[in-house]
Amino acid sequence: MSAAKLLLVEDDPSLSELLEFRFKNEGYDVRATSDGDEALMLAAEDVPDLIILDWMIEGTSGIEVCRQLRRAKDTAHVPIIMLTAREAEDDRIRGLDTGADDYLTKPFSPRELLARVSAVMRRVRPALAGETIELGDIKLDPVAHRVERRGRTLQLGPTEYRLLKFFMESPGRVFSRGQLLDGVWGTESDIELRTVDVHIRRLRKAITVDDAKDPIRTVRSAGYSIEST
Amino acid sequence: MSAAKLLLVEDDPSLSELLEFRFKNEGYDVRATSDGDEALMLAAEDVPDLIILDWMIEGTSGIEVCRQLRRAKDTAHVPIIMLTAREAEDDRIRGLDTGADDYLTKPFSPRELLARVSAVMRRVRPALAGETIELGDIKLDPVAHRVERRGRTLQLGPTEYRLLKFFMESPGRVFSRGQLLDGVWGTESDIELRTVDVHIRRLRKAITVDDAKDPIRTVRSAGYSIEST
DNA sequence: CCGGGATGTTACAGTTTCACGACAATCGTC
DNA sequence: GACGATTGTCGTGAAACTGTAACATCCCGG
Repeated sequence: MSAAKLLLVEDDPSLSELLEFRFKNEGYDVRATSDGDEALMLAAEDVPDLIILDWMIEGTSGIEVCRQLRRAKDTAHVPIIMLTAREAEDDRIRGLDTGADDYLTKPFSPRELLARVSAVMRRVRPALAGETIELGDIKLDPVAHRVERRGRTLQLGPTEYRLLKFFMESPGRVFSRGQLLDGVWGTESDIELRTVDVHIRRLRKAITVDDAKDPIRTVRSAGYSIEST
Repeated sequence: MSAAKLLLVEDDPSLSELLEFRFKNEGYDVRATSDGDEALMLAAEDVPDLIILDWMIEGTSGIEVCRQLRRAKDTAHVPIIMLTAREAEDDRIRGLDTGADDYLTKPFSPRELLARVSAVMRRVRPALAGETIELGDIKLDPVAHRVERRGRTLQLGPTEYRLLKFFMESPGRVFSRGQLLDGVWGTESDIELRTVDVHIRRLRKAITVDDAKDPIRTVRSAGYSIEST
């Protein structure tokens, strides 16, 4: 099992402790800090899957943390849930403008926050519930970073792994080369569309076992997908 | 590529970027700009399926953009969702008067906007919302880019697929050859009218299964349609 | 029954798209 | 710094797809 990594940035010790306990109880891998600068460091050194960010914190302010997270390449697309003081209408506006994914107004019930977190996790990374994805005879364990097919461990390069995982997170769905570049390489990559073909080919080669049928479907003039069955 | 095309007009870079990312993540084909005049150009050159328009933008004002979009023939009935500052009751009224389809008051959660967009898309073109269209014994899944008939997967070429999808989005409606060229090939294609016949022929051949009856109806001296039953 | 316009069908040449192999640049590790 | 693994690009050839013309057939009003 393996858990989705949360970064909790909250400077009220009692609230922070409570939430940390609750989340760990739910099986999340939680790191907590009360300081904005430390939060940025932690996020940079081990990119979390979701960040819960209090508006009023020590060190760099919440909004500034948010902005810097968005600016850094690694964390640009990590979902952020902001915690704001109630009635602080302006904060909500600025928070969302700054790139937060969602916000919660204090006081809130921990259960509500848990629900939001779980909703975000489901949306962003269906696979990242920490469970291995299984598709036909292929098993992908995102935690161990390992892929098996018919009991045999496949030898995948980094890009091939990310590409396969991306496909397996949305079985059956057809992605254009552009979408694949965005999703697997990152939005700001500047790569030839045709290069995707080459990696598809490498992935196909790498997941070939015995006489098993190629699960990757080419959709002419549209893109690629992985067979959902 | 058959994703729904969104045009995002928003001049706050961070909000724009966030929304663009979220929408692309949902499979939409997004173009974004912060400038009103540029928005009009983009809309004219490749008509989007939905426009998200901030009230307060550079260049031509939001309301003016809205008006001009409505005035132009191509974009006259493209749905528009307006983003307005909070509490600006007057703006909301004027916005709707001007032809906006829906509006959202800042601050809003990105999730809320996604829900609205998806609702509008479902209403306008179900296939573009990612829903499968079913017509008689034919099932078309736009996400998987796959068409089935009586459980069998049909083998369609790119043009045949687009043609069939176009028909299935408006069951029963008769399209002239010119309308088909515009809708399936694009407005700037310069193709013989009679070429449509050939593709109709190819489509008919491709969707033939067993003794199933041909759902494509020829309307003499008018065009073609797909049987709504 | 006939004529003429409209549609169906076929063949084909030109174009587009994709799989594959090769190669140089880069990265990471020892 | 050296070595192997990984990565992005390009060229080639095969296969799929496309638009057009030519001919066959159908439909409808006289």
